[in-house]
Amino acid sequence: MSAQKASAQLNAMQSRIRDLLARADKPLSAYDVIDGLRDHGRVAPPTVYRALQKLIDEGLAHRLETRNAYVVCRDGGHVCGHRHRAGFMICRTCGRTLEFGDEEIERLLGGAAARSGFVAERVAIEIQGLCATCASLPDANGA
Amino acid sequence: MSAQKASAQLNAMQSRIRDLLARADKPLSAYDVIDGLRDHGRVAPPTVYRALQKLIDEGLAHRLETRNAYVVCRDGGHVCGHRHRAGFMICRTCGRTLEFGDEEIERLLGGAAARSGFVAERVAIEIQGLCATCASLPDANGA
DNA sequence: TTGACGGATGTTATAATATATCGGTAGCCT
DNA sequence: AGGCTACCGATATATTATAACATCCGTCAA
Repeated sequence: MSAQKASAQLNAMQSRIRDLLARADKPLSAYDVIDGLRDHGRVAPPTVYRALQKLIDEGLAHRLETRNAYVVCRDGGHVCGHRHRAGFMICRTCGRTLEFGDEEIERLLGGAAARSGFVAERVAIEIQGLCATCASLPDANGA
Repeated sequence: MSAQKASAQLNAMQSRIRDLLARADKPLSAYDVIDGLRDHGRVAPPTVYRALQKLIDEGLAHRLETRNAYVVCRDGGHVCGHRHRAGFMICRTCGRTLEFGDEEIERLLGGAAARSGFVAERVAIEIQGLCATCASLPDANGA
């Protein structure tokens, strides 16, 4: 399948971590990943961090800066492998994270940067709040 | 003076840290702050983290999520004390950080969130790249 | 006055996140 | 084969952050 093409470049560790992130419905910290791989024997932090970096470089995963956590890249719910900028909406209650890309936001941010002569290389947009489901539950708000 | 009103609520530790951040021309990590206060005797991490949180709550400082670092809030180059959302442009070479607020970006982000029923509470926008000065130096780019 | 309470601050210890550095292994060129 | 390089993994340690508990200080009722 063509969807598997990008993963052909991944080694066993990288594939396992990508699968683990894909199965999770929430962002995983690097140490969550280490725990999730414990049935393959002990894995040391640098191994995981390097694999995560590889996945990020390949556009297969993203790092959430506000959470120190990692998610598989999903574009409209599908795992995707092309490098792109993205924003995230992260629910503070259930942790589920929605990825979005907004051309217009990108354009405006580029404009804001250009006005001061700043050369943008990496853009992080992360919105914390309540997802639609958690917002409808009474105890997520005040209580 | 009205500009001093907000700082009237700060205790000695909080004021010292705010001044330290204001004097720095780059974001400081919490441990940079601890080092910067060493002439006042040893200060423990929780003391600094609590003071930083207070400054953030008062709108006098911001946390840079992509750097694990803190800056005094500047609005157009002036220290300001009103609570507001802000974006940052962080130079990867010199570390200097420009704060910007863009109403339109805020509005678009709100729209992106609302489309999926997400209730936005906190928005982090951080652009990494090269500031105008560093971009003009040849060795900042490729070499 | 005084002592019970509560909030802010300080201290000790430790948790959570991340990386420097070194050694091994496999491809690859000559 | 020998040696070079690039990747890979392990040990150790650095960096960032917080939990848990102690202390101080102001308030207020008796």
